[in-house]
Amino acid sequence: MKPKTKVSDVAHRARVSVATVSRTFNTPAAVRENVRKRVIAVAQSLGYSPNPAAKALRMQRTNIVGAVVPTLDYAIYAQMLNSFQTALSASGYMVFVLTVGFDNTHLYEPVRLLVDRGAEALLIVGRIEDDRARTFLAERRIPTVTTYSYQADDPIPSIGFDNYAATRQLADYLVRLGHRHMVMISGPTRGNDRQQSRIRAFREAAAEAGIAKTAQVIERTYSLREGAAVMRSIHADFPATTAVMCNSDVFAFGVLSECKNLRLHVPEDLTVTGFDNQDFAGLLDPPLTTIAVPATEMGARSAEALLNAVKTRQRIASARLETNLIVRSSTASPPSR
Amino acid sequence: MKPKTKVSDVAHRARVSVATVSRTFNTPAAVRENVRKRVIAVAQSLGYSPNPAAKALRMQRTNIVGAVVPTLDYAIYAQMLNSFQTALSASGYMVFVLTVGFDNTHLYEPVRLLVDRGAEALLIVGRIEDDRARTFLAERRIPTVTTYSYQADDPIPSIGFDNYAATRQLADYLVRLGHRHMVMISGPTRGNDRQQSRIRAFREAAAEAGIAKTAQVIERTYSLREGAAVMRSIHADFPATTAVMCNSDVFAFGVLSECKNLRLHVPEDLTVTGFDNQDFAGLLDPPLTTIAVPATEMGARSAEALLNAVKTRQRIASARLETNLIVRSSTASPPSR
DNA sequence: CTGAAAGCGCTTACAG
DNA sequence: CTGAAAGCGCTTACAG
Repeated sequence: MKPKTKVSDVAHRARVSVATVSRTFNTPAAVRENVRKRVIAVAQSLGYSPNPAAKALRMQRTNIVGAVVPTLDYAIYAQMLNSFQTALSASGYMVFVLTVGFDNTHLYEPVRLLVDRGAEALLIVGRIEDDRARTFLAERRIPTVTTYSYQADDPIPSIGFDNYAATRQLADYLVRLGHRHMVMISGPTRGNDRQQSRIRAFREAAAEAGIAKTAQVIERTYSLREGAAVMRSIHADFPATTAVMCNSDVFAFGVLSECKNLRLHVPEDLTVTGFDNQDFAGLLDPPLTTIAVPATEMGARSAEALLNAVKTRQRIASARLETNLIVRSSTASPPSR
Repeated sequence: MKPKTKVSDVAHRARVSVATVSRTFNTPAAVRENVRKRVIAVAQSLGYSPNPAAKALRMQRTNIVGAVVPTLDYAIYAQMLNSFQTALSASGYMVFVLTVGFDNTHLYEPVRLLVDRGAEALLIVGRIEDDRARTFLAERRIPTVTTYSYQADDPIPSIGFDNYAATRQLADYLVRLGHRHMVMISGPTRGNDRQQSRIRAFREAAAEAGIAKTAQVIERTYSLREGAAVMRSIHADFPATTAVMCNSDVFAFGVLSECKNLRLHVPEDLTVTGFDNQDFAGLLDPPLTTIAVPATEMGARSAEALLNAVKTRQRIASARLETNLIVRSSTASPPSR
């Protein structure tokens, strides 16, 4: 086994001190050119790279950031993380990923773990619903950004979109089309501000339209299968339903597929909408009306913000990103019943 | 800002030496009970946790493993990584993820980066096609496992499935159904042993059936859009085609959707198959014949193998996992033409 | 059972 | 421009 080479090996072979080797890489201008070249050549031939632990200990900087995501097994988070990670790597940072599920009320442990293991900054999906985590982050001054939901008033900066507004826009649109019996299929709501905002938007839109009593919310875990199963119960329990708002394209996919089994025509018999505008949304049959979400942008902008905060120690500015209501043929005004 | 507490802070407050504090956590049996309790109480109240860099430097262990994946923006890798990461976290390891695309001929840089940044072991998707990376890994004795493709003969252990066999099984099945004009849509092939094996399986099956001349392979990047686009060209350029084998369910999804536009009925006019058995496969219209791949199992078993290798320094045993041909209504014998 | 001390591999203020 | 030395925060062999 070839042991890892260290500064002293390079120094020895280049006939300089370890200080000079270190300077060659960290403050090259401070080293005479011919010496620098010799050191670089030796380092190269020995395959030298500084021990990250020693460097981190000495510099008090790890160049690691942590990402807390609900799961990777859901395209939209994976996509966000993909752009986040790519941006960070490009700047010499490594990323620790930790999946924690959808409930943000117990974020202290994962946040603590990430920081204890060296994360200098944190990306967290969704609002932090755990005061211990907030206190810890504040006391330790860990640059943190929350993504996926924009929170105007939160002391922790957020780079995301307005879940209430996006859902409200869609719900109002359905109301205008004349729907009076609507069902929302939501994802897990506990400790999940995104779902809570969407439900609130749905209920308020219904209330203002005077159809609150016929507005149902059904909560499920994200999966095609659940989407299909829920559609069966809607058909059985709320047959008057003319519009199903799915808080995920995944649900909508399952719903559409179950509609076929139930011989329900979309949109003639039922309007179905999704959320996220995943790439399959436009290829479903019929194409899905949904809300396009800036997943890649959230990842990239969060990375940029964190990078900047780590360098300048300045406060991160929140950013409210745009969503886009994409109307496709899965919506229409409801049949007269 | 509350500075991070260190051993010496705890030692001072507990009126013991730093050695005793350290022992309290690392070899508790070697500390008198009442002292130990006092130390733990103080550490707790101070929110102490050891500095990972100092610990890593001293122990020469980082408890970090690296994962090299093509992209997270593809469900099957995200799923594998999800189970990999979950298993590792449960054992106190952190994971660095690095996305590198599908071409494994330039793995030296990413492998080097991960190891230089402290990864003690590596998970790599696909065969390593870069000799510098192999040499580096061997010289430094970095426990490594390759996943997604099982390689009987490779010196680097692999925990995956036999891409040749899986594809061959499907191709032979289609041949038996009577297909004589088949097209395979493959993902990126450069530096990608999985695709190469699948293409070989397809070509050999065709050759043995005497239909090599009408067997086409079309290479594309993975996306629904590409799947749809390819279907258009197949329809235009190879109208005699009766079966399209997609090396990804994503392609197949696009192909099926384009078939609708082209007024092609599946499977009456055309047989379409996928690969991966993603959760949507059975909900497509018609349900997709595909190959189920053990994504979660690959992640979990690779994690286990790496964990074990890091602890025992023993050689990792390769494992050939099973795939499953799932026949659904998107296949049938071809129409007589 | 406990403490003083060495040392893991770096970087940088200090002196020359 | 260069080197000797201190020190980042741990763990553990050594001595008691």
